[in-house]
Amino acid sequence: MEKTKESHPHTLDECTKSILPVRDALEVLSGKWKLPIIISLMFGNKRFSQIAKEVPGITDKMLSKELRELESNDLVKRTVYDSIPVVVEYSLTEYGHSLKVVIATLRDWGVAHRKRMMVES
Amino acid sequence: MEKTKESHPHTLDECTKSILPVRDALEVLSGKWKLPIIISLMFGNKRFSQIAKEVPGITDKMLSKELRELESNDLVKRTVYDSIPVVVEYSLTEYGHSLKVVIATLRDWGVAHRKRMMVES
DNA sequence: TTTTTCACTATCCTTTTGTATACTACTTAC
DNA sequence: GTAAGTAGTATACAAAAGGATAGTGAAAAA
Repeated sequence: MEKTKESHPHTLDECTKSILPVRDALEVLSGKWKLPIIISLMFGNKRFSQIAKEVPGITDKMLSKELRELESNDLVKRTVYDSIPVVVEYSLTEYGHSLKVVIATLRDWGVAHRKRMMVES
Repeated sequence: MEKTKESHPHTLDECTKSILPVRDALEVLSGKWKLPIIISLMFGNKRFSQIAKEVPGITDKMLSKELRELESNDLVKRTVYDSIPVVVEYSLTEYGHSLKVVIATLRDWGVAHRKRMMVES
């Protein structure tokens, strides 16, 4: 049995180094469109134009760019069916689904934050 | 098995609405400098120039701007001591410390992500 | 024959974010 | 009298992110 769970940092120096993975995590969710795309795919596989409809306001250019980024991070899988016309299906990978925990944590903190900020204004 | 304690969303529509708090959480950590500033303050109260030294590369303008934002979100407290010369102390609020959980979650996912991305390249 | 659907790409433009550099006002030390 | 430290501000600029609009090519529907 390995007991090599990452020791959480407790000096400033260790902590500064451990910023990089935090940044990585923030980056895969960064930007205006990744979150809605991911969430849309959490409810099932979708084609390009279906996602475009479910994410109101997004342009083709942005959707295409974000999907490529998500794919390069292994979060989304792109499957081409050589039907006529060509149909491309996007799906969340299992790994992509692992973001649920992260998103839930952010959501919980965010909900509390909203409440707090409303009360005192 | 799925026993929602605080009604986690399970339809696309509910989920889309619950994006806003997630965004709020992402926003308080967004940008190049907030994370290092927060982490530096997790190790104790600091003066302006001390933070500037501990966060290498940051300019006065950015530090000033980010501290103002963090203050407006109740994460950081600014205390002015009317000594000569004037000394200003920045500290994480208790609420600011509540970000630890969020950062730890992001860090854990990020560490796994780094490993995964290294192996397959 | 023109339009529509599919999944994009290309070009240009605006907005946001961050950088560089200089400057303020005050006081102590050299 | 000049430099250094206190905590910033002001101005100009560069880079990154995102938006608007048009175009690609094949096929099917009007």
